[in-house]
Amino acid sequence: MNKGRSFVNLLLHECNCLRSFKQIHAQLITYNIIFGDNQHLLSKKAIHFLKDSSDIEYACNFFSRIYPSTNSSFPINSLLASYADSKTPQTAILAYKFLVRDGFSPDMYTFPVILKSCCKLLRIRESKQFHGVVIKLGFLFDLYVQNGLIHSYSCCGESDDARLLFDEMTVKDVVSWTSLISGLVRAASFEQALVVYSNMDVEPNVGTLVSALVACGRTQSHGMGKGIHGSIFKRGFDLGLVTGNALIDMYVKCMCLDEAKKVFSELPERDNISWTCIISGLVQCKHPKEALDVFHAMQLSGVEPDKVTLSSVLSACASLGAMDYGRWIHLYIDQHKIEWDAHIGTSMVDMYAKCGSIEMALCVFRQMHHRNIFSWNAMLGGLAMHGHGAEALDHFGQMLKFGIRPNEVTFLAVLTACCHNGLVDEGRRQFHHMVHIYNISPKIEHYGCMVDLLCRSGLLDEAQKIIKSMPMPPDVLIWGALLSACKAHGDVETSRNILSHLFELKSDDSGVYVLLSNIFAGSDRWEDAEMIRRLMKEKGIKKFPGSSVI
DNA sequence: CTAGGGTTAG
Repeated sequence: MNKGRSFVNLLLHECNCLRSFKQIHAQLITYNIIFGDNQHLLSKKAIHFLKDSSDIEYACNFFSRIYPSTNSSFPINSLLASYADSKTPQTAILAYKFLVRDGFSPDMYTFPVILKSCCKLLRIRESKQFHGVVIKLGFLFDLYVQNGLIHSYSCCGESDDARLLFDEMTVKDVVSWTSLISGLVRAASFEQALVVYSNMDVEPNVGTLVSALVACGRTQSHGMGKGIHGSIFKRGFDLGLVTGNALIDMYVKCMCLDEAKKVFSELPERDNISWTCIISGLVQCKHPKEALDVFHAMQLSGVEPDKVTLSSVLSACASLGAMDYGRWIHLYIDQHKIEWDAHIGTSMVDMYAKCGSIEMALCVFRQMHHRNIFSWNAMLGGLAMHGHGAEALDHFGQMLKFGIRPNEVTFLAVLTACCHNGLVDEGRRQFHHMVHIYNISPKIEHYGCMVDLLCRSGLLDEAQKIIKSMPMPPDVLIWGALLSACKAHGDVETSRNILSHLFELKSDDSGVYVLLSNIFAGSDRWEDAEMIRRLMKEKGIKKFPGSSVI
């Protein structure tokens, strides 16, 4: 017996691949060697070779076999934890179901890892099911289980259920608070996350503060973000990469580039995320030229850009119309074997389209393996922008065939395509579809497209009808479109009406006046010009900006 | 043995 045991142990120690593991396992079964004696090492090896989830049935069979003799949940919980941490967390849930079917009794250690998988996958249905199982088996009292449930509910957007559980807890620790806050952040309920953060009655830790910083960034809560920055120092937390990057991103999203740069310069070390935050911040703040400069500095520093960095750089190229630079990034991605995902493909399509090469945009788009709604929107927008109305509508049809549900951005591109090509009937039809089939309430840009489309076709009455139906006050672009159409049709009375509407606009945007001046430019409409001058005086606007709207 | 943290696209 002892001899057999040490021999098996020796074998297991030598075992270095799944194949040899399976051979040993088969021998143990064949010679009826009792698993119990080799239990620990055997299950450790099993997890090591089976955690990549390619052979889930074998893994479940293996563990179901050894489970009755050990009567311990430990090996199975460890396996499930490896699955939950893997790239395919759904295997944890699948394995759980196999194992329970074959006799496994889950315990209080099982549910936190299973709930982690639900969180990662945003599986609200399963979260609720496991909540039920937890209650039935009597594990709801456990703090780890409660925290897991709170996190999965809040991640999945069920903040009411998360709150309910949270409020009923008699003992809350910092993980309970952080689970709720980070879950709300993940579900994009940033305001709620900040409210919870403000109500904390235990000391936050770095994890809490990082989640709160994300919420500050997304709500542009600069003051609160600054406060958290202060408390990181007050509490003596190190400015590590994660906290540093979270701070940089918070400042960037609050449009405080100088403060972001200051944190960046104070970081003891910088990774590609630190650099990417600064670069994407510069792009967001409309400083694309500087973004390219920083990208250059990043390369000199020796930090490798990843697909997120390159995506932001492409976006900078798009705003600059820098196609040569964009092409160079394209080459870089291929040479460095950077993975083409929907994200980077979309940025590439957008870059080529905005730089004027609709052919390259189409070429990249056709080669993309993963396309999502953003990819289609970029392609449709590019086609519409370049006046390829028919092709845009054709792509829209393809998109629907692929079963992708259009959103408001899609319809903006579709309506723009109709507008640029004078497709009145099609435009009306699509507008109707948007509202009545896809339940999208039109934004002011959609109304603007429709008004523009109708005006360009001389359908002034219908355009005015649309304007009257708008739930929001029309903006200067809409009045401007109608005004130009009236001018073209010599409809003086309506023009006067529109001008009086423009008086009422509370816009401080001097673009309004540039637009008006463009409309009246070249015509002898001194009265109107006088009116505009009065309008400007009333609003305290001194002069036209030096740039054209075109 | 179990729970919570950062970046990107229209």
